[in-house]
Amino acid sequence: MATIQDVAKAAGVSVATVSRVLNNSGLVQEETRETVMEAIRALNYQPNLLGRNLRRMETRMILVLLPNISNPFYSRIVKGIEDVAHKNGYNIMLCNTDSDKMRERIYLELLKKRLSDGIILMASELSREELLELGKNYPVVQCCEYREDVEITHVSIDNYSAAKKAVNHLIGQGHKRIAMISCKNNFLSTVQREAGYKKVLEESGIEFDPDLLAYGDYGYKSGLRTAKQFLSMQDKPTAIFAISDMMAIGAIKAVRQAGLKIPEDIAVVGFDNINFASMCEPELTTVSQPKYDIGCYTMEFLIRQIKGESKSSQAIFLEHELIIRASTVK
Amino acid sequence: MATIQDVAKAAGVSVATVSRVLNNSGLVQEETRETVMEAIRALNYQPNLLGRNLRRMETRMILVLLPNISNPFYSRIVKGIEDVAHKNGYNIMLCNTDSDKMRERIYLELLKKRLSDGIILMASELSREELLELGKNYPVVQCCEYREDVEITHVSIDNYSAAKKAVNHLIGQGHKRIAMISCKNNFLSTVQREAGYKKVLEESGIEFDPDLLAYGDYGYKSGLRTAKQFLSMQDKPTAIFAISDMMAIGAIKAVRQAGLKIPEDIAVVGFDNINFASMCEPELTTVSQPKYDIGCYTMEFLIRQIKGESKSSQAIFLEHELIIRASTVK
DNA sequence: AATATGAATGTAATGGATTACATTCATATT
DNA sequence: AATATGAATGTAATCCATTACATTCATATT
Repeated sequence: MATIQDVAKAAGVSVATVSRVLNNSGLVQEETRETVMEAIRALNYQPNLLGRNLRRMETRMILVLLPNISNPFYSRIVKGIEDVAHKNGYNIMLCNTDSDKMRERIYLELLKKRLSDGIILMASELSREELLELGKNYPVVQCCEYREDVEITHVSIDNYSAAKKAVNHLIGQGHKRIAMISCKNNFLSTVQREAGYKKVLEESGIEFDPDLLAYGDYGYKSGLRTAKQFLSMQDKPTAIFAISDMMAIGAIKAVRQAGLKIPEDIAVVGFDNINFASMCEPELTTVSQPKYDIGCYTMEFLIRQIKGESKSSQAIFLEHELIIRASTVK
Repeated sequence: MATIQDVAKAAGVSVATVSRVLNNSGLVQEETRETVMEAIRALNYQPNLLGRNLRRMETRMILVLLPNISNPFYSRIVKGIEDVAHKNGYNIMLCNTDSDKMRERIYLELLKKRLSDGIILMASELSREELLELGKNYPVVQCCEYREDVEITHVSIDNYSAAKKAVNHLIGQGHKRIAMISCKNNFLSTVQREAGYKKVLEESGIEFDPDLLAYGDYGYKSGLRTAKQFLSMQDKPTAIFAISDMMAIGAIKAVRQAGLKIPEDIAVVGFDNINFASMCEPELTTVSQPKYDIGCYTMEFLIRQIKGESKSSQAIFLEHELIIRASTVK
């Protein structure tokens, strides 16, 4: 493996000159530049980034922690993050946390040990204290899911309004018994979506029925399970609002297995507008988040932090949209 | 940011001793060890991996190149890769290539510039020459998709037999006009799956009809489009074999949109057994690959290469399985 | 008591690239 | 002709942790 020394020797110049050529720092005579380039080609030289990174004390790598890459919700967001990163000369490292604190901490180590210049958290399980500590010392942005009790920039949508819009749509279709499939976690989005659901019921003069609120884990199976639960009730709901498309798709399956029709017997609304929402039968009404843009903004704010341009933390909310499809209207 | 020097000074020992403590190299008096540990805690010291990596000339990072993280087929494989990597003290960097050669090359740079100790290629677009060159100089393993004309270890299934098994199943159900949705690429898996399809037709005395072979891009939409094409024929097929579940799910959609029944009017078989195969309506008959194990083996062989334990390249084939569901039998 | 042994610790070189500072030398200025 | 200027290039320090080799010193061996 050739080093910069080898190149310098081969080209008959000093390492400083080679380095100047590598970094286009001007101030190198064209003739010299060519000699050096030739030596680089001849030796098939590749600068060793370990040396460069140590000296510059930066890696131009960004950690992106997400619970699970197989969750289709994240893929567009990641695309946005990646595009902005590459445009700015950064590379990203995707890390599956499995929603496991320990695993998350393993990756945080990489940041703390300087193998990454900054980190994006998609649905962190970290405690308030850990987050605070992290945000104080390193560039961090929370994406989609966030804690509002820490001073760390976050990019997301207004989940409260989004949930209200979804449930209001069902009310508009004449539904009175509306069930909700939520999740038992402490995510702000969950709290806000539940609050939005309850608020609309209240505004519509419908009493909240605890039996119509069930909990899943964002996944297909949990949607199937909880929907079955609803269907076994004497006084079945006529509509189901799930806080993830995957759970909504599970609910659709349960309804169809029970021999009921969608949306005639039971309407279903999801959340996220993943690709599959328009592939399933019937197509799913759902809340669409501007996933790609969320990713772009997230990365942009992170880069600003890395460059030391931004002083204080910011709260960014992007627009959402209710996409009405066959699972709620004929 | 504290360095090892600061710790040494604070603990009143030399940097060598601190390093020994950090690396549990024995030969450090318990008392000294504790003094050092205390200094580390007091200064909140984190070893700078840039220094360590440069010195050791390794990063314990593995690049994993895959076309698209949103393809659910890959998520289980990645899980296997990750688990084995972590068990061996490696971290992985997932990289979306978008099946774009240029993008792939950007990531290869990271390997060549020593920011990674090895690389796993999932469906590389690289030319034979590039792959050869890469395999000669760096630890590489091909996962699932591979070129057999380069001497680089690969882990996959026997796609020829798998396709034969799938089509034979359709023949067994009495089908005579069997369409295939393949892809126009040079992947060996594609070639082998097409060969398996044709072989079974031949063995069954059915003449191959070029009109029954269409091409998609593994995605849902292309399945929808090509299936519509088949359905518009006068002499429609009675079964469709797609080389990805996503395309099969698209085909299912097309069939249902045409008002036809599955499997009565048209049977559909997919390939990969992604999660959604058992979530869609009707559930999809498909070829199941041992995705998690493929990931594990891939990583194990890569680590062996990194350690310099393996001499020659190897061809590993794992068992597949045809999973029969409602899309082909009532 | 003299010497050998080896555990514990320290000193300094090392890895590769960058960069502050120093030097050289041709040209411009007076 | 003497001096100033500044482009081009070189020298050596630097980033941080690891580790080969050196040193110290207590204990064991004869």
